[in-house]
Amino acid sequence: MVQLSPAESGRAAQGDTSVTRVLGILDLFAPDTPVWTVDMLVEHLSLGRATIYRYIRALCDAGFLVPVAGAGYVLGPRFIEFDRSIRLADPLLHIVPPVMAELRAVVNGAQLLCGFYGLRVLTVLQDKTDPNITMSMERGRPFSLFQGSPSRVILAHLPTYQLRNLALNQQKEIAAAGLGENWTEFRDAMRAIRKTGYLVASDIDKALVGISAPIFHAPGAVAASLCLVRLKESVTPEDAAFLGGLAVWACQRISAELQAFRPGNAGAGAPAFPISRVR
Amino acid sequence: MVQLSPAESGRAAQGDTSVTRVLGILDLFAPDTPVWTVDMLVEHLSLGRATIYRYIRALCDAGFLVPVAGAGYVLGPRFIEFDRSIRLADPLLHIVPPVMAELRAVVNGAQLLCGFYGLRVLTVLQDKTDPNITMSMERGRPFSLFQGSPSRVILAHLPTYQLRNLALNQQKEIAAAGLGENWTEFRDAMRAIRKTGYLVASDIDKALVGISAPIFHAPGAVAASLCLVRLKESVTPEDAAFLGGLAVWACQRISAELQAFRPGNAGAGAPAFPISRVR
DNA sequence: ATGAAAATCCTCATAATAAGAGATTTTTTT
DNA sequence: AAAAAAATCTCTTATTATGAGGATTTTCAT
Repeated sequence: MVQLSPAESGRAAQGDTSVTRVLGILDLFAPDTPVWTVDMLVEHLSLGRATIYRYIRALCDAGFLVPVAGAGYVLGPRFIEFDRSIRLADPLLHIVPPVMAELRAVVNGAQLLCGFYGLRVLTVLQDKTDPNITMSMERGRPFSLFQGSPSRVILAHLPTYQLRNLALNQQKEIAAAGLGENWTEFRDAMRAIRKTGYLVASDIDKALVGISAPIFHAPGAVAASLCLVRLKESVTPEDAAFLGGLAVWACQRISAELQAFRPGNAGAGAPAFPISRVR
Repeated sequence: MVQLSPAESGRAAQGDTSVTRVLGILDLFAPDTPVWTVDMLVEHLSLGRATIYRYIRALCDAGFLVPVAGAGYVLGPRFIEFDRSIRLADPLLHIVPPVMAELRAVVNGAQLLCGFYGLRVLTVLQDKTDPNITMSMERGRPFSLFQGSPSRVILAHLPTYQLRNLALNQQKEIAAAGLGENWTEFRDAMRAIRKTGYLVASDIDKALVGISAPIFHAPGAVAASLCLVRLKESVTPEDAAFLGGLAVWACQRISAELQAFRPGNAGAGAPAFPISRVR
């Protein structure tokens, strides 16, 4: 029997375990509401005061929250530490910066390295030259898997069975992004992108053009994408094709280095550098 | 009645709730063991397979873990996103970079901005000039509250009652760091630092000297510290004093800006920019 | 330093739910 | 397309999370 509701809503969300609730609390600490008091949480979550204190204590002990003056709590230092852990373990952050430096003058705009994580894509590294390009696309900025050239070029290079799953489960989002109304349309659209090797798009910031190519951890396994960004008005079709070729060339080099890369700490049977799976 | 064991062990650790266990799993994903499989977790934690899958699902749904090829899991993108949230909300990251740029030439070494979070201090921003200084002190690098000039200058400026608590609960660590064998010694040591206004130390990397001054969010409320770093061999006592004065001057400017700062998004009654409490 | 106000934690009975074993479904590889 | 591996589900039992209110600690102003 097929579960319809989770598929329809895009992601299962039946979570009602205490762990889910505790982790959910962290989501409340968004940039526009960075401080929460116990009273606010009690009211917002309709839970007993003691329970909230228990939750908060667990989060504080783990360093995910920090108490601040005036009975409030904010996001804690552990996130900063974990981000550093991830940075230290990520071979792309060793390999890509020199490549970006080489491309900088030719691109004359900006460059993004976008990582692929399950169903999400996010900026992992940024290199900006043109001060006219005001992007808040720095590390940590999330993208939908279906919007923007960095995401879509990754999407296009996912294994077939993952694309099939997406076509089934994310039908609405795919159609909304203009990637096809059904599986065959979607598959053909993705195939076309793969054939070109790079993707030119201008769907996130209309004033900009992004030209992206895929980075592979292993043959057939996308790990990330490199996106070259320019002001739209300064890009002719020939420029776009040229930058596309440039991106592909750079990404081939990056992929080769990535596949040669073996971390010194590699655990016995552990994958050298792991690729995200969808779902 | 006084709880002795938590005080002795430095921090309470009686956690045996499911939330604690789940959060504890994340600690396993350290830089040298970044990939964990379900089997490894089952064995390591002596828990049922179904339970591990339940835990992992909660963490994956929250974006704290990501499945990778080969039945493994790694730290997820949510940490990168949360770090960005914190960066975006942190006024210090707006205020300090230009100040560091001004100081750069004079310091001729490196500069650290260290934030204060509960019982921890960590690097939040780094500015390096001298290539001979090889520090891995970039954002996210944690410090003990008792080691290093950035930490200790913050420590010295904590409110008296917090110092008293520390003297009670962290007695061993304080003695080990040479900050005094008892409350009066500790208090006097801290007072001496406050009187100087800055702190010169060389206790983390013996080849370097750090000269730190405190940054206040409100009069009497430390929020962070600025640390000027130089190779030890190139620092005379006069240099140290000069850099100390420079640090204090810079921190006064930073503190003034910080106290004037009111985030545009400030929620109704929420503190403008929150200061960490100890504990 | 002292005391009042606020914030946090503890105790305990009850009801909710997390754990585990094994079958089942989904995903991935060949 | 089939086989292997991974992840999820089902169900019962025993664990443990919950909430109310009181005890305690922390904070802040005098």
